[in-house]
Amino acid sequence: MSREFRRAMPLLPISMVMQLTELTARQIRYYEEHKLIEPARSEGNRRMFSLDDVDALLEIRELLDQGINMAGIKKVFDMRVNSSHVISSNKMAISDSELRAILREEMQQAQIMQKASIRQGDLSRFFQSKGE
Amino acid sequence: MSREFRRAMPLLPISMVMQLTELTARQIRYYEEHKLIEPARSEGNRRMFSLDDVDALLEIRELLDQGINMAGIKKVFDMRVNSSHVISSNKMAISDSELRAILREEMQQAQIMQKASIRQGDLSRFFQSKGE
DNA sequence: TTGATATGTTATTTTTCCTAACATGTAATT
DNA sequence: AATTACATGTTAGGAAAAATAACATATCAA
Repeated sequence: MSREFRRAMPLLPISMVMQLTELTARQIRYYEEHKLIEPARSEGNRRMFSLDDVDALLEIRELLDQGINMAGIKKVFDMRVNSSHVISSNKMAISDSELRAILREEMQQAQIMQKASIRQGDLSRFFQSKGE
Repeated sequence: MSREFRRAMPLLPISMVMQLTELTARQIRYYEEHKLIEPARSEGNRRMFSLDDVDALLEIRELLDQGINMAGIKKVFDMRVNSSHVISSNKMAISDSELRAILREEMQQAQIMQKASIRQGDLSRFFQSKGE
């Protein structure tokens, strides 16, 4: 399990994200509304943000500063997401086993993240021991 | 502006700490009452925990498991604190903008999380640990 | 048995966060 | 100049989370 996963763990309430990013709650929710971020939700429906989310928000701020609008920022983000895996697999630059490893990890993460913000549970499921 | 700062940043609400440590709110407050941890407070008086706090809580759990009581654990912690000298900077107030600068800088490094074992009660798996 | 310790439970109040609706400043368009 | 779209502010009302405090209880040692 990778550090990307850990950065994706939803830990922070909106109040903290507001302080860290200097954005208002209104802004943060608005960006979510436009699918620029998708923070997890607690059982009680509260947004829980990951460090990745904070990262994205800081970048949104920058891009807005540069005069780019919601749609533009979304495009930028989408391009980035697509460029990491699609390009390399298109070119068959990675082996089958590598590809399967990526998929397996992604599925694992998705599964775990579903529960991470929501339930009390076995923390050891979230992490692996040293041999990473 | 170092890792010590990051790990001492109060970011997490008690609900998240409960999940991460598998402790009840009652337990966490009890340990605070006995000065084993001193989480920060929000403007509205809510406890905000740092990764250092979570670390400490995981260790408290272990020590309790070993039959050590509050006083004993306090002693263990105090001894540790006394043996490292730069601790007082934990209480140093830093401004929001400084905090943001730190965060931004770290985000760009994209290496916040690092490997470690959970069994040691060490949350350095989330962040770069001191020894790196 | 008594007493201390750690934790559970419950009641009450305060704080935080949610959604939704309406308002506003600014820049672009007509 | 008027209109429109966009990003954000503001407010209201309600729900969830968390605070304190008090009382309850299981376990263990004396």
